[in-house]
Amino acid sequence: MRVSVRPVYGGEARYHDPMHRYDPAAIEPKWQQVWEEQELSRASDDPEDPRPRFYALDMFPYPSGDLHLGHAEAFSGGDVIARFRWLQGYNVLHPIGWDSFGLPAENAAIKRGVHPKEWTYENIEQQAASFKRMGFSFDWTRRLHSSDPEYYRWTQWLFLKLFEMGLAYRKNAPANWCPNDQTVLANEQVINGACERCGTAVVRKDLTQWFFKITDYAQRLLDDMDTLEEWPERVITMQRNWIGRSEGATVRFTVEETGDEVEVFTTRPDTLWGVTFFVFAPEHPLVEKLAGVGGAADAARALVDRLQSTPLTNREQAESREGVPLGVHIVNPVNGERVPVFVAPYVLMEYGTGAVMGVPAHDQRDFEFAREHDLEVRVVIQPPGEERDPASMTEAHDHEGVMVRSGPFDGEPSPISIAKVSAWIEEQGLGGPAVTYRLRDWLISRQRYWGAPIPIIHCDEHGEVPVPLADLPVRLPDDVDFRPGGESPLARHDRFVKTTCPTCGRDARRDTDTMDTFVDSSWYFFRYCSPGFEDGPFRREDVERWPVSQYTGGVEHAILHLMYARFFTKALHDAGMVPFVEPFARMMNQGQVIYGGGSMSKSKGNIVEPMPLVERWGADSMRLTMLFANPFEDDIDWKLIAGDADHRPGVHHWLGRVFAAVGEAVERGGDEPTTLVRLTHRTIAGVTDDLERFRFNVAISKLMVLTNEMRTALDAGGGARGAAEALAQMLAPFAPFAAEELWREVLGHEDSVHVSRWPSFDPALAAEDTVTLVVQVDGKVRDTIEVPADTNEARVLELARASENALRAIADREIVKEIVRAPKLVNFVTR
RNA sequence: GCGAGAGUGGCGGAACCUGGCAGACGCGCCGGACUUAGGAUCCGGUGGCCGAAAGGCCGUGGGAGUUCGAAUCUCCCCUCUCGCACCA
Repeated sequence: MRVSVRPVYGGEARYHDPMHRYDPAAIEPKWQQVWEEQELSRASDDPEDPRPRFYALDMFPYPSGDLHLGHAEAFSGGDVIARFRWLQGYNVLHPIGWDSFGLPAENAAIKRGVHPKEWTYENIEQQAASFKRMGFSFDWTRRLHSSDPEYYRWTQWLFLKLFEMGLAYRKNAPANWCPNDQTVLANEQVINGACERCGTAVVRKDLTQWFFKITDYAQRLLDDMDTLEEWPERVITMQRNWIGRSEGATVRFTVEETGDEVEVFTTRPDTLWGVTFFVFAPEHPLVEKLAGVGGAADAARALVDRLQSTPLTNREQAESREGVPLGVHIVNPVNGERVPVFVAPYVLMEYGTGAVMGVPAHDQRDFEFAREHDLEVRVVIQPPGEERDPASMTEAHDHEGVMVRSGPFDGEPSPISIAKVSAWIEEQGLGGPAVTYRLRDWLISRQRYWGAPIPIIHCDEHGEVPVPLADLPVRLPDDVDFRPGGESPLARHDRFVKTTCPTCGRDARRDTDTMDTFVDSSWYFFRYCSPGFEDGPFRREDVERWPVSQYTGGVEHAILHLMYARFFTKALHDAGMVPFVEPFARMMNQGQVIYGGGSMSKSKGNIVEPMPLVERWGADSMRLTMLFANPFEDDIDWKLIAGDADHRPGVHHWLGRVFAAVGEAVERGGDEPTTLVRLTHRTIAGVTDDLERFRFNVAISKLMVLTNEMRTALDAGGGARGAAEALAQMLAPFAPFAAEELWREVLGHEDSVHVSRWPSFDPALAAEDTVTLVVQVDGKVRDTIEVPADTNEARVLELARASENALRAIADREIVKEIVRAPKLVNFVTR
C-alpha cells in the first residue's frame, strides 16, 4: 500500500485531510503476525554470531488474570531497551516466562471451584496473547512456566544440590504463621507483623520447617554490593538494612541464683560499666526457670502468656516500657556487680541472643525502662581521646557524681574505646568481639498445594533422604484436596505420601511441604539460557554466554527476590555451576501505577485494565502514554495522566501528526533545510544518550520536537525525507507498530525497521554554524546576537560592545570587568 | 528514631550530571478556523504583575554562602515521599 497525503498549503490548515490517517487497528495486528512468522525477536545461540550479546531480562509475571497497567509499564520499558539494543546491532536475548506457582492460584481456585492448574494456565494464555498484542519483542521459543514439571524438576534438583552442600536443612523453630492463608511465611514476607499477601496479623507457631542457609552468605551479599554500581541506590540501601550487620561484642553474664551463663550482644561494650539491670525476651528459654527460682513465676507467666497469644503486630507498638522482675539477679562480669533481672517485650528473641544488658544512660529504650521501673541511670563511658585502662573502669561508676539524669547521655561512642574494651573482654575470657546480622535463614517450606514438592523422603532408619535425581520430578498430584487445613494438603494424599526409602527400600514417607515460590524465581533467568536442556537446570557455558545485561522490574522486589537470586547465584557459583557471583549487572526499577494518589484495588473499584484501552487506541499509544508520562522509576498516577479514561491520549495525537508529516515528506522529496538536518543529528545523539540512561520520557519529547521541526520545514516548502527516516527508526523502540508501518509502507523499505541499524550520529552535521551570543550586564541578559560558531573572543567582545541594548543598560556606569566565553557569552560587570 | 530521595506554572514534567536566555515536550485551559455537531482535525495564545504595544519588574520551599553570574555547587532550616524500625 502506497500512502499519499494531499498537501494543503497556503490556507490555515496543513495536512488537513491526509488520505492515510494513522489507524492502529489496521496496522498493529498485521505487523504482529509478520514479526511472529519471521521470528524477528529470536536470540541467536550460534557461537559464530559476531554480534555482541545483550540479555534484556524482565521480571517474569505472576499470572493473576489478564495484564494490568503495571505490567504494561514495566514491559514497555524493558522492551524499549531490548529493541534499542537490537537496532544497535546486538544479538539480544529477551525471554518471557511465568512465575506460575503460588498462593493466589489456590485461593482463586477455591473461590471458583476450579483446579489451580486450570486457573493458572488459562491466565497464562490470556497474558501471552496480550503480550503479543502489545508488540513486545520476546523470544517465545524460550518460554517457561515455573509450574511445569519440566521446570520444577530442576527446582527440585537445585534444592537437592543445596541440600548436598549443607545449605538446606530442617529444624523446629518458631515460625511466622498466617492464620488466613494457613501457611508459614519467610521473615521477608512479614510486613509490619502482617502477612504480605493478605494483610492478616501473623502469629508465632513452633513448626519443623525447611530453611536455606542464606546467613552463611550474609557477608558476601553485603561485600559484593560494592560491585553493583549500576543498581538504584535505594535498592542497595534496602538490602544493606535488611542484612543489618552490627559490630560489637558478646559478653557472658552469670545468673547469681542458678549459675546459668547468659550471653548478650552489644554494640557498646564501652558502656558495660553502666549496666544497672538485665532483660530477657519473653520467649527466652531461661525465663520460665528463672521466674520459678525467683518466685515471680505467676507474674512472668502471665506476661509471657499474654504476649504469646497476642498477634505480633500488636506487640511492636507496645509503647509502654512494661516488664516484670524475675526476682533473680545477674552478675556483671566486668565489675562483679549484681543487678536485677527482668522479662520485657521490648527485647526481641529473634535478634542477637534474646537478652540485653540494660544501660539506661546510653540507650533511649533502656532509659525509658529504667524510668518506668525506678532503676539507676548511671553514666559511665570511656571518654573519647582519654582511653583509660579498662581494668580501672570498675572505679568509674561514681564519676562526677552523675548518677541520675533526666535523659540519656548523648556522648559520642568512641571506636577506639569500643575496640579496646572488646579486646580486653576477650583477654579476660568474658566474651569477645562479635558481628551480628539481622538477616535470618530463609524459611522455604509452605503448607500449601500449588508449589514444587520438596524432594525429600523421610525414613525411620535413614532420616531425610534425597529423592534420587533420576526420579525427579516429584510430581505434584492433580487429585488433591487443596483446601488449607493447617497441614500440607499433600499430607492427605496417601498415594503421594507412601513411598519407599531409596537407601533401604523400606516403607517411608515423602515430605509433604512445597517450596516457597521465591525458590522458583531465584534461578529462572539461568533456565532461559538453556531452554529444553535435559541433563541439568542449565549449561554453564550458556549462562556464561548470556550474563544478564539489564534487569527490569518493580522495586517491590528490592529485598525478597533480588536477595534470594543473589544468594542462589553465589551458592551455584560455589557449586561450580555459574561462572560469576552476581546475577544482574544493571537494574532498572519502574514505578508503580496508582490511581488518585493511592493503589488501585477491587474494593475501591478503580482498577483500570490496559487491554481495553489497547483495543481502543492501539498498543503503541498505550506504550507511549506510559513511557512519556513521567520518569520511568517514578509512580504514575493514572488519574492525572488519563483523566476520566475516555480521552484520546496525547501521544495518539502525536502519532497522527508523525504519519502526516512522514507521508508528506515522502510525497514531496526536495532539499532538506540544514536546520532540520542539524536537529535530526542532535536528536539522534540525545535520544541515544537518553535511552542509555532510561530517560524514556525525555527521549520521546525530543522525537516530538523533531516532528514539529519537520512540519515547519515542510510548511516552508523544504524536504524532510532524512528526518523522516531517522524518526521512524528512533520511534521503533517506543511505538514498534507505527514505526514499522512508516518504515515499510510509507518510506518504502523492504525489510523490517527492527533489522535496520540505529541511525548514526554525525557530529559534523549536528554542529551549529551560528550560535546565539548572550550579552549580559551584571549577570542580566540584555541582548542576544546570532554569530558564526567560530567567532573568536575579540570579535565577540567587539559585537557585544556595539550592542545598543547593552549600552543602554550600562548607561553611565563604569565597566570594571568583561567576562568573555566566546562565542556564547559576554558579561559586562559595572560599578 | 535510622537510612535514602525529592520540593520548578492549573497538571505530568524539562533544564541540575557539565553554573550562563527557567518553564522544553505534552496535558489542560482560552481564542479562532472548519463544522448540523464535536469528545474529530487544523491555527494561535497560555508563569505572575504593570503596559495598547514596545518593553519593564518579579519568579524554581525558606535562609545564608561561593561566583561576574545559582533551579543547578556548599552549609543550615522547613516540608513531603519512600524504605527499615523497641535491631541491643
